[in-house]
Amino acid sequence: MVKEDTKKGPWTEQEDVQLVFYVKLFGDRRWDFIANVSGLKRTGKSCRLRWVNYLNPGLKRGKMTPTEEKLVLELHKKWGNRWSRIARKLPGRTDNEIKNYWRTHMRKEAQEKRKKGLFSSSSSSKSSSSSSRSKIPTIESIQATENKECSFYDTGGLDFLVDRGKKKTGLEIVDDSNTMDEIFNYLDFNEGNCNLPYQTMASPIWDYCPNDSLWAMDEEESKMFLQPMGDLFYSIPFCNNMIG
DNA sequence: AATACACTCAACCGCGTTGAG
DNA sequence: GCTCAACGCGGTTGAGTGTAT
Repeated sequence: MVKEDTKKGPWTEQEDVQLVFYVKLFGDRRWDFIANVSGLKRTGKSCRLRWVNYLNPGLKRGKMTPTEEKLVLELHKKWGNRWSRIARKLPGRTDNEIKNYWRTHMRKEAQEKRKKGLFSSSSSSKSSSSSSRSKIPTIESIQATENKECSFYDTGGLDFLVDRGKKKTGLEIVDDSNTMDEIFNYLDFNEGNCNLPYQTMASPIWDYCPNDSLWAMDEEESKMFLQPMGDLFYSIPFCNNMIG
């Protein structure tokens, strides 16, 4: 089912607030459903991505620590481009973040190697043993030299038995210079239960929601409930404050 | 100060997998 | 077992920002 007038592009603060609200309400699994009932003109896919990569309170922000960098390198050697899997070993980091980091890392490395290649007269006889005709090493060739079996875009790794479907666990909040949006200041995510995986977040907005009963609702019921909920959202003083 | 270039990161797309009917 | 919708993952793009010239 294709939603007409689906919105794309950067998310607004208001959309973020709205999404957080509905994720708290229905959990972080039924994305198409959330996309529908929230009134956001976004696809479920888009909602999920926004949550996973940005809004999830379990996310760490800021630069990778040296330890994390080392871990990424080690795990990539082991598993290849299985970013989500690598991300599971780095609490608070997303696959997207790691992927981006890796690209940057590889680019830097490629540049450095290129420099070395250009300035060393022997021009890396080892790597030239491959079939690469170009004198300038490509990212792929560099990676291949380092890790003989996998190119840069090779998924590598032998273990494809990824524990799909399992909930991510072990997310722990490390309070390192988080630059979470104002939203999270409002939502006060650090109150107690941030050590939970995919936290059920304690936030003021939550106070307006009935608790467990909602989780048991089926789709029809929730629609009925949410019909007024859309308006309710904006009638809640707290939400209005957040929206500004 | 202005411009070009490099870098970062949020977001989109396509495709494979999963699970419900 | 088949179909189809939803989900999740990896690859790619492009806007915004920082840095060098």
